Amino acid sequence: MNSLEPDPGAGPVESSGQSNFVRDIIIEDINAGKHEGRVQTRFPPEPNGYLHIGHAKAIYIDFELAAEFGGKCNLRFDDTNPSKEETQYVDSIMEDIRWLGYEWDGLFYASDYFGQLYEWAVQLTKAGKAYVCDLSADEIRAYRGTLTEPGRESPYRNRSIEENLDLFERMKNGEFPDGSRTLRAKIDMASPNLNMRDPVMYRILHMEHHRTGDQWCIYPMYDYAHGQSDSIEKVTHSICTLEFEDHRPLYNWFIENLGIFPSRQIEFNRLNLTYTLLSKRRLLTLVREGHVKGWDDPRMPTLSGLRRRGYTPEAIRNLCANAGVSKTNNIMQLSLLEYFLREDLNKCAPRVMAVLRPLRVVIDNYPDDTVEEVEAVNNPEDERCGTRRVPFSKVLYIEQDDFREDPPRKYYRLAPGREVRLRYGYFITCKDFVKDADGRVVELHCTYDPATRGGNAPDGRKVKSTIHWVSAAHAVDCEVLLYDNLFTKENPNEVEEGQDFTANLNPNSLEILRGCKVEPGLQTAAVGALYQFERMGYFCVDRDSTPEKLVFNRTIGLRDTWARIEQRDKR
RNA sequence: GGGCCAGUAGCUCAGAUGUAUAGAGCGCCCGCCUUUGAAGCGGGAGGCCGCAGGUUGAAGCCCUGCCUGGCCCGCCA
Repeated sequence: MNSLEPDPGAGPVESSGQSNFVRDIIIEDINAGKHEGRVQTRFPPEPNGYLHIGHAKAIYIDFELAAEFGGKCNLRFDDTNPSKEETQYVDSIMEDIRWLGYEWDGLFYASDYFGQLYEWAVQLTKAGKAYVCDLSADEIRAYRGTLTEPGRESPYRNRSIEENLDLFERMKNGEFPDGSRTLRAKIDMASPNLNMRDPVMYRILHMEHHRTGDQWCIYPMYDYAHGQSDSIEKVTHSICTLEFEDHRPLYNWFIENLGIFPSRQIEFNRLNLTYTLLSKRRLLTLVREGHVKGWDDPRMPTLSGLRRRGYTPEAIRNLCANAGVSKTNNIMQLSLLEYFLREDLNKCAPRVMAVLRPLRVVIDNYPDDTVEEVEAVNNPEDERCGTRRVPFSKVLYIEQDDFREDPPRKYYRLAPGREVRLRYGYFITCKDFVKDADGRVVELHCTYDPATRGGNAPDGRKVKSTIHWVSAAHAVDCEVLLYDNLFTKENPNEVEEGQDFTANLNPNSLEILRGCKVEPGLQTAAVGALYQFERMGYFCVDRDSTPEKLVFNRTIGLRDTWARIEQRDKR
């Protein structure tokens, strides 16, 4: 991405590359000389949960836009509600942002500004623009009115400035119990925008804060804290999601009435994905009710879950780059994320052979005690990755699905009398098969053609397919976890009356395969390492894997044209 | 019922200040290639530009009305 440095002497900055309306606003501002051409954004998570792929879009926009225009992007934790926030979330959020590939300029907390925010609240009170209200939460709601009816003014709205000042100070000093009083902005109880009907600025909460401890017993509300925090940091473009559109008038009201640096809030549409839930609350339900194994379960759309599953930051960033920054509601197809994942993994994942559902093959005419080593390419997409040697012997395992007793039309793999190529090995022909008492094929007897070593026939004869294999005596056993969508519906929230989203959980989202066979080189694979199991998909070593008990997660399967042909023929 | 926002291919988005056959990526279909039925390469089919009026020589872009969808009545963010 080219960087467009603000340079007043170089003429107007022009839009290049893919544009979006936020970027256009920034370019306009630079060209108009606003803030001397300076651009500054921020990513403002609340440390009350784990980041998910929806947050990745915001991170991408905030950091990339700042970088493109030579500006700064701060990380600021929006920690104004001690009842929900914890240090562990702060740590995981920082880890996830870095993993995605971004580094913040300044690290701040809204709680850094509690002192300043308090002074400003006093200032607004002195100006007659804020008052202490003794109404209870229920009463405030009742007085607020409804969408169609104006609210009524609080009976405490017209207290004297002196009394307000005194009461507010005593709120701060802890003289009143939780919920007994609030500080409210005096705006307009008849405003069609509910946010403007004398919003609460401060509430009383005798609760330990993860950073300020017991220093405060009154805490600012989001609306009173966010804009001013932006302003203090001199954020020029405060980019947030659409649900805050209604809050913008209030955001501006505080800044204007305080006469402070005018940060500008701009709202964009959030990211949504098919078959995926992106709501912290619902994700928390999945964890609490045990539908998944934790926040980093590989089926979760959290960044930690995606990371454990084997997703790459590059794939996620590409999805974000492709997600439009606009104001339309959207649901992106999960398959698009998968496309970017495969695109990235195809370039970087070493190839390896692994048999997930083993079928024993005996090569009858191969010498009993011979072990050969055949040379295999590590990554056809990248010559620098070189080659490796893989042991070959008389008894092998192949994939159960690569043999059919009675092959359907267009099935190219092994069947009685058929010849196929063992990748990097030999051509083999199926001569016989053995069934167990249940009628399942448990062993194949084949012959090989010694002239085809390495996989080429000197007589130029062709085979219709190449299959993967592993030498039985040398293979390493492992467990493989196969994942599917967590939900069966594109929109998991679409349910029948009386049900909730858990009704759409996919009962088959996890399949555990034991006794899988991988080539010996994988014995020492490092946790997190990514591989392509040839013809099967991309897999990564799970966090819980050890050399004694290898565990792989299937990150994503390969595109499978055959499966689709078969599906279609069934219909 | 009130306010705010949005409505261009199956999906996500582009379409300066109105001007000729409305573009892209992904998906889909068809070929080619292939020691991964992967990857790669080539081609193709998809669009009452939400609807209806109006302004104009000319409208996806401007105006009006309507329809549809999203958000808003936490001392959450």
